[in-house]
Amino acid sequence: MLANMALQDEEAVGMTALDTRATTRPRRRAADVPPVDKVAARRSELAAAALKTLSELGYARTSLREIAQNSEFSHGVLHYYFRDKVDLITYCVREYNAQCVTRYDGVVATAATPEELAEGFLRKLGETLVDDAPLHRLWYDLRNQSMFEPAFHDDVAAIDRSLERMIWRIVSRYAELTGRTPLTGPAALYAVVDGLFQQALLRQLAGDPAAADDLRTAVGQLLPALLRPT
Amino acid sequence: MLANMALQDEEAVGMTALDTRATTRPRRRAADVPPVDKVAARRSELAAAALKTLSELGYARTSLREIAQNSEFSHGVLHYYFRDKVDLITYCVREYNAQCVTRYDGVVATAATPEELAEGFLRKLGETLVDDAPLHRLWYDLRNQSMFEPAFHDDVAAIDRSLERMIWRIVSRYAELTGRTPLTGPAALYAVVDGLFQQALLRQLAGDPAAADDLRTAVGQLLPALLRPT
DNA sequence: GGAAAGTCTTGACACTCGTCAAGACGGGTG
DNA sequence: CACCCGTCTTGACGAGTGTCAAGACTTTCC
Repeated sequence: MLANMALQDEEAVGMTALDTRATTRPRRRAADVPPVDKVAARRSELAAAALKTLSELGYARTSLREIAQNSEFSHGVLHYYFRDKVDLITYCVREYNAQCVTRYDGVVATAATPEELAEGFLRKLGETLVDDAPLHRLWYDLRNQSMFEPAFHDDVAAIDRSLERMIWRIVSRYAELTGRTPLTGPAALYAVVDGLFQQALLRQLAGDPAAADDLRTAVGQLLPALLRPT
Repeated sequence: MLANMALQDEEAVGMTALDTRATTRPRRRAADVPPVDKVAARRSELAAAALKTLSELGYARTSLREIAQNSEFSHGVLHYYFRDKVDLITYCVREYNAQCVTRYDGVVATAATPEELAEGFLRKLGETLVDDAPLHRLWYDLRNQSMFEPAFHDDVAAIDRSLERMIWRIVSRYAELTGRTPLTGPAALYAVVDGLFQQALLRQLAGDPAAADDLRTAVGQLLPALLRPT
């Protein structure tokens, strides 16, 4: 069994809480495979299948059996690696976050002029709008679920804050490069950019081929307006 | 039966398509009750129960039986007045829209100075954030569903456009009163305000008592920045 | 080798879902 | 009165849901 490794209260299998399991050394003597455990790998694998299914069908229409069918396992295994549906989706949301928040870090680090930063940011913004559209609509779906389902709230709020910081890093660096300061705080700035992105996503998924271009134009136009006039 | 009144193709009951039924005169000779029909009233009544249920539970967790339980009828009657679940929810979305788009019209019409307009707009914005929070989260939920379910797309897009026009009326009038012009088009303006409102809604529903105040502050701060500098 | 532990499948459970058909009820009209 | 028609309830159907237990298969350990 997996359950008796670390948790005594949890009645079920290896849980999310023991993501920090790397501390308890596995008793395998040598290290033919990385000791980070196959469990984490399986869980990641199943979470990937879940993310794929969720981003295609949306939260309301996604069932555990459908997720399992998008993996190479049967539906029972999901309850071996996750306590229940909420636990699985929470895990998915965390994985989504990890792949998201570093998207613009390269641009922020390398840009030497405000124009270069803006151009790099807009390019990546438009790219992810068309390339990762299903994933983004899933994020908005799950964030909305958190307004109804308190079980999701904490994880969703944490991710939203990390996205807020991501936007803040971009805009405050942009302001720095222009020698000015942002007009508002991180929350409002994020809300503005997120609103523009969400509207562009709606149009993108409706088949509007100009969605990405218009998003770039709008954000590019608004970016200077979000700085305090000198 | 209700079906044979106007539609021959529709296999079921009195449908949404015959909202314009007032043209075909009912064969009741006199007019003891308004000829606008009890049917439309019932449908409105059921839609109200559906809106209440949806705004409490969200799309994913709302069933027809639960809706019926929030009305004074049994679950079967829903299929007497609506073809199916999609038809019912579509009808609900339209009713929501009707009550929404006129919210700021009074302020826009009466305000004589930009400060008066801004102050009236921000007041009503904050009011509806706290008073109609469940309804607003439902709107965002359904708009997200339209990214997965094509059946919802057309109605949702139409409402989003009407909200866009609503915001445009406010901001363009605000610009007019200040003798300036909006920095961007209606779509981007709406996206910005909507993003701020959505973020405030998340905080409001999470119990943050400062959500409305912060929303008013942020929008009030951004409103002048969204006009072209003279 | 055999025993134990870990992993995965299968099949069932107790529900809930949307939909629909059969019929009950009630108020007008012949 | 009986009849009809619009309205509404009841109960069922098949399909799909999350969850879990029993066991089969695989790997690891002594």
